Amino acid sequence: MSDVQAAIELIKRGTDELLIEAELVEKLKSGRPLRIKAGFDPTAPDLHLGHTVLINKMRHFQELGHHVMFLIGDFTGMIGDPSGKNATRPPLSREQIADNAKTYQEQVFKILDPEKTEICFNSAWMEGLGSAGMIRLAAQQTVARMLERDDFSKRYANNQSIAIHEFLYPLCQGYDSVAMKADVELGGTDQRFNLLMGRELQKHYGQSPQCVVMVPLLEGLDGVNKMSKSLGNYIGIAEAPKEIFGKTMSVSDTLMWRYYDLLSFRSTAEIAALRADVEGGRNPRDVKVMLAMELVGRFHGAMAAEEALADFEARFQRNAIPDDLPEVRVAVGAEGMAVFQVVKQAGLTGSTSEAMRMIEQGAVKLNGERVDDKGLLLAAGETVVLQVGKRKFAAVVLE
RNA sequence: GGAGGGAUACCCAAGCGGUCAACGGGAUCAGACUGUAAAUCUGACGGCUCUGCCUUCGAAGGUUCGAAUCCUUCUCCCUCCA
Repeated sequence: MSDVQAAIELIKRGTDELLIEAELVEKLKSGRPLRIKAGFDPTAPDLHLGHTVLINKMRHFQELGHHVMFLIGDFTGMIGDPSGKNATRPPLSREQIADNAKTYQEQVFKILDPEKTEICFNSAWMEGLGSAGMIRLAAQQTVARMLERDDFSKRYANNQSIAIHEFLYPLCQGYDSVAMKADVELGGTDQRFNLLMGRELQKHYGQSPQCVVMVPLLEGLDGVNKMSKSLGNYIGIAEAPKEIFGKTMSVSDTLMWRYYDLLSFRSTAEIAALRADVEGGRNPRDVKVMLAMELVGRFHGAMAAEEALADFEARFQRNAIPDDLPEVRVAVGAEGMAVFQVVKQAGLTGSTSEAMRMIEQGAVKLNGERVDDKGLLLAAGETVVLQVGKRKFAAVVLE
């Protein structure tokens, strides 16, 4: 009994909404491993922490001993989830899909247990459905019902076009649940309609409807917008350890707690304790370091996390120059070359004007010494360490 | 098909003949501060060997001593009517 309670608690951690809790309790009580479904787009296998909120939730289910199915929507990918903008997407080739699936696995198995994860492709059953099957499927729902979906109704109200095939997307996603006999489907809050469609269709096909777990969209580094690649406010899970570490440290002290809730594998009790510590005067920095370590460790291993921490402390607490400087060669000619030119040539700034500005602002250091004279001539023959700001360095070979 | 409105730097957004490389906000970057790449404050934020010069305000032409601002044509977006 308390097992079920504990399970529900874990499942609800960080979850935005769980439909329907009572049903899920019943399913859990049966004691059998539940079939957990989560679908992913076959494109864009470049995952960031925002995506991992959902994957973490899948992991929770694995921890509870359930059967997790990672569905790659290679068939539905032809439609593209209707966002109003994109029309039909050209179908990806078999090779592209295989490639993307592989990339997915590499990234996802840093969180999920490969032994306990089943990878599925919905083309497996959707292609076999045939046009007759598709018509039967489409007959399960009405236009009125479809128009309940938020973006459809908006577009309809605004006299914007809705292509017929766009209606097929939710239907297909729902049918996936039927084909997979899903007990639970996971998705973002923006997937509500599609997730519920699975329930409807399962009832039509004589199955007990799946429960739906909706996870929130993670805020990006700015703390305001959702994390997304196009906004540039993301931490990619394939990024270098130093980057993941540094970006995590740049998260505001407030947002840090949100990240703890949604991204950390620490127990809720531990997190509550940390929160109490900080309220009691502990430096939030230290707690943030723990989070950064955990995240780097997850994607790159504990060693990399130690290194990233050491590097961070050296760089920002002791202002040390990192030891793995990229080496750049700059031809300065017989006369030598002014620093600002060298800075630009070394690729430390995007333009000469910017190099000038950086010097004016006291951001440029030559061998650790601040440069005040932007006309300072550097002669050929030696190698100098140039630094712009706190994060850009280069060992410049003058020749 | 008809009638209006709009397009300005990374984004939002002023400007409507000169004092505009273009107000303001956001983002970003830098500096200070700090037990953090938090918070806060200050500054920078088209390019250029830079007290000056060059190229920008949807595109192309034109008027003018002088245009982001006026005129013409074009492209694209939005709203309303049919």
